[in-house]
Amino acid sequence: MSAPTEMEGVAPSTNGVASISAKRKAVDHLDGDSSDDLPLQARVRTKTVDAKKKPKVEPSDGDSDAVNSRRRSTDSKRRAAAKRKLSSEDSGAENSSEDTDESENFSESDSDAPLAKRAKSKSAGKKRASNGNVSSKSTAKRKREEMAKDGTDASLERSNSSKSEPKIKEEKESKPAPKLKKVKVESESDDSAVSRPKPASKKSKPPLKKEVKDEPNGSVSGTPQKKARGKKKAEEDEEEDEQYKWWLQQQGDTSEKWKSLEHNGVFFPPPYKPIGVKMKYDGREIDLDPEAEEVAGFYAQLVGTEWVENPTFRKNFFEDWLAVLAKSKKSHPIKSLEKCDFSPLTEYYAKIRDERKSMTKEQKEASKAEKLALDEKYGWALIDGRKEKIGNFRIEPPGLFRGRGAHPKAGRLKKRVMPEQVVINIGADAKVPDPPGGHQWCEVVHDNTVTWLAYWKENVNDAFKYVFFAAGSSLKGQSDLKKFEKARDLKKHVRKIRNDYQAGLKDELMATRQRSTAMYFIDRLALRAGNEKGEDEADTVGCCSLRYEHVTLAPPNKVIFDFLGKDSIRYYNEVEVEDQVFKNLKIFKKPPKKEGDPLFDRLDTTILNKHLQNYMKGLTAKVFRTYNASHTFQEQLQNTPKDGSLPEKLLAYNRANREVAILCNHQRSVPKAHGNQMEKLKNKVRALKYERRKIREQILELDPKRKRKTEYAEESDLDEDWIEQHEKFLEEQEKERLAKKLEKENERRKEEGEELLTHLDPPVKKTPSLDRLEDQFEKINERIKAQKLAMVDKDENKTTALGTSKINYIDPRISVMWCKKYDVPLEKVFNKSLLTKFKWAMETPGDWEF
DNA sequence: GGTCTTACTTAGCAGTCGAGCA
DNA sequence: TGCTCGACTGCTAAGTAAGACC
Repeated sequence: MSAPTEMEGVAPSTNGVASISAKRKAVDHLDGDSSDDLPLQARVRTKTVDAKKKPKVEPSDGDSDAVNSRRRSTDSKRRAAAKRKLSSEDSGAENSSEDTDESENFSESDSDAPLAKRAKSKSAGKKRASNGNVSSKSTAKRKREEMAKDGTDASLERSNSSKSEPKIKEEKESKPAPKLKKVKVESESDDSAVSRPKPASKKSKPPLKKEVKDEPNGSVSGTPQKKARGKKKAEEDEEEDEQYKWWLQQQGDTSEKWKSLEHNGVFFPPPYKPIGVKMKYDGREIDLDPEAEEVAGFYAQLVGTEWVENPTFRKNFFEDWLAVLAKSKKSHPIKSLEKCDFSPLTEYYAKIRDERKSMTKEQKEASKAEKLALDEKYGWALIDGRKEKIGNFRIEPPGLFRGRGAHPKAGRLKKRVMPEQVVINIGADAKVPDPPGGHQWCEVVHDNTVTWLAYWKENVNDAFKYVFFAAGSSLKGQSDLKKFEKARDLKKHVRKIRNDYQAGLKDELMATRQRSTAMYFIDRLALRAGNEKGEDEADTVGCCSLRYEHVTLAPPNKVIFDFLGKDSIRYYNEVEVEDQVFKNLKIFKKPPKKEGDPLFDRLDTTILNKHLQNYMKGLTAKVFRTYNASHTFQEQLQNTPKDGSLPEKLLAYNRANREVAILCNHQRSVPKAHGNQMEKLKNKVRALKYERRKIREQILELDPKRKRKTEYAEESDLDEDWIEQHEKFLEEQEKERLAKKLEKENERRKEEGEELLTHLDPPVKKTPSLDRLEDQFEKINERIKAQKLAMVDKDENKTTALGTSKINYIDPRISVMWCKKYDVPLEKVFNKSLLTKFKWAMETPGDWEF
């Protein structure tokens, strides 16, 4: 921040951390303090560097892609080779090392061998799997996939034919008993009302189906009045549902997620309508068939963004587009992306966007009503007789895959999902939703051990996409409560775990030493577990998958972490660690290890989590993040000023939240307008100070003795130039005001036939009484203070995303407790969605502890 | 016991909405 | 009325981890 003077009146947070930026510069010690009860801050200070400084997407020079892909490929080969090599050289290297301190002599027990030595290479496993009939893919799933594939292809030909019989599959596989309970679906054309669930609760709800009428292509009809009534009804139902307090009920067997389930299926994006705009190739207009035109349109809409600067994106798009073009009936000359001119399409879509923006009020209302009607039809499900909100009922539309960071598949064509690829999960007694005309579902299952309502497989990463209930639903709420209770449970075990990993840092088994070191980082730096990743994913890591090059050692005991974590967000942190941790890292990095080799070659997330299960059922590396986030938050909230104003309390809350966000490395890009906005805020403060200066002058005129009092000291940061400029501005403003007043006055005079005025004199202001001036002085002081707090908050937040930790890691009961304790309305810290999501936490008493 | 699948949570960003202001 | 800006929402990518499968 360029204006420390503007901030000077603001008290630092009471833990002595003046500001995050200052804090980020600090490098703190991790060593010498193993107290369990200390807030994490006391032990960890991270120096988080703006991730954007290291581009998420690798430099767009022509070869970077190929280089990346080669690197990944060679990295992984190297890793495997290194693991093999290390396994053979291991003990020798360690024992012959110069660091012959007793803590470095490891036993060569079987459990202490590198993973590569214990496990036959992964590729061998893969080969085995792909070598014919021994694939480990579940038979049921494979069947579904085959069916989906058949269905999709067939559906294209069939799309106009009449509805065929639904595909019903009986689960004959050797899957363990009640996992998938499938029943025969009688007939899709059965138009009877949605079958009533056997209500688990006493309330009964109207069938979902009848609320909105179907129209072809999934569009919905209904008068605005009807829709409004529908909305009101939904609100009433919602209110009614709020009375269902699942958290007050005994939670028994949680493997059964529901008893009855009804819903209206999923909503498909409308089919592509050709736009008839021709792109150019080598200067000539090209006539594309609809499919090719649609894909060209996806790309055209991204022209001008960073995506099309990314060579991987361009390459992947072009390959997939050529494949689409190859199927086209129309011939085309397209051979090079460089010769393609998408600008006619880009302009067309820009026009469409503008048109959307400038819709009339009526058009906007119609569009809103349509959206509402869709929400009403597809956005709700009946679960055990209760109406609850569905999170995402829309099938993802086709487009170009926008993988984050240097994702090797960025730009690949995400194909249109057909009903034949979609598996529906619904109650056995419920009416199966109708698939769009001429289509059928891949499969209909009645699996009440899962919470998804539908899923499909996308073509780019072969990943499953699920339709789940919304965040505020009872199922998600129960899962949240369970998560936080598990984290609270960890409290009982954390001392032992810490003692154990502390002792394990010196263990003679290399595997134990690596596990202990990893635990040290997971616990203290809140690193993610770090699962293995495939070659066709972005090269990101977590704790267990850290590589040689991600950790730099700076003697005597500083460790510099620099790697790309989830979402390719850079994690940069300089920390001073205990001597033994430093020593261990030195050993883990010892030759023959080199760049590309795993730091922890005897550890993976499975081993780590298995170890954690010994302490507590269900304990995994992830739980530490939740535990430490919530624990840190609660500790930091102790810095709330008891007698502070509301803004001061909220600043303390946000600061605590920010500590957690920094701990978890939740970053965001600096908003484009941040600099401008800060400048505007600064000016506002200056203007207030100027006003205060004027009041002060009046006070001192009335009572010159006060000059000696500090609160009447001169404003030190209002320079003459600024004052001059500001006074000019005020003068102009006053002139304008008078001109307007004159105009108004003359209008009135004209109407009443009075003589018109040529000018108005500024009103003569009486000097207020001393009491009144003092009052004004006090008020303006408060405004300045509040404005400054807002500035500090804003600036400290520019690269830190507070939302993620608030939504996912911080036990909401801490916030509820804090609000009660400090008499702060909960609405000040939780928005509407959070109030809904965390309604289970609302009755937390003011003396509750995490 | 290793690999792979499945089900779920966690994550950042872009678009939308609405309040406040000129 | 139009503009700005922050808050919120929806979207979908990217993680974790249990357990199915061979």
